[in-house]
Amino acid sequence: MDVDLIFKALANPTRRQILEWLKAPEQFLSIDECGDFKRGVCAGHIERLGNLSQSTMSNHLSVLQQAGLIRAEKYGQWSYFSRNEALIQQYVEYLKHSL
Amino acid sequence: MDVDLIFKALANPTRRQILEWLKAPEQFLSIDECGDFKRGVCAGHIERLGNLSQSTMSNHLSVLQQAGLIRAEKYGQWSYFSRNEALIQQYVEYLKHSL
DNA sequence: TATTAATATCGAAAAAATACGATATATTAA
DNA sequence: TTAATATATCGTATTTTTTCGATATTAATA
Repeated sequence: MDVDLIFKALANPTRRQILEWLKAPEQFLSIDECGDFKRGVCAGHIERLGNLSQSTMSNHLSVLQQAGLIRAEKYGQWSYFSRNEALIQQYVEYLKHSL
Repeated sequence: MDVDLIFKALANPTRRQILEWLKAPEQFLSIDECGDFKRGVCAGHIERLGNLSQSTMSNHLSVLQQAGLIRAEKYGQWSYFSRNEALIQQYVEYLKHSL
């Protein structure tokens, strides 16, 4: 757990919003060509939810992934992203004791 | 509680270190001209603990204060800083439910 | 009153983060 | 094979953050 990477990843409101979207995709997205959300949410969906360019959103996803907060799985041409709940919990526990 | 300010304040390792120092000043500092740490720790002590300039450390203290994570009290020519445990706890609770 | 000391603020340089459009890559479809 | 789609990466411009030295401010001291 790279705490510094996590703090930095969370310092950006768009990235916190992405984590929020991934928490309950069905509240923000309809089940369509990406199928249900069992594998996670595909990049394009998240990219279209933000009001930023595709490349910028892709980069935010990358930062979250490098911090370990989300995981990516490739199926065909899609990248499915999902929250890494274990690490998120670990981080909250860490904060509870260290902050 | 301005969550965005808090996340940004915590994104810097020096500022997290300052919070750590304020948690148990007696581990890092000796009781001297600033008296015991009942009122908090005076700015100069914190400023000298970091390997940065006085003005930079003063700015870090200011950012932490604006986020509400620490409080400052002036006595004479000294500024005493202490953790705002209430807000820190509130923030951890917030994270526990929102992250 | 003049000097020293503690802290804050200013202005600017350097570094890092954010954002974009263009392009590359990889997969699927025609 | 060619075209279309999804995503990642590149180069770069802009903005924000970090940092510094110099200076201002305020309080205590000689």
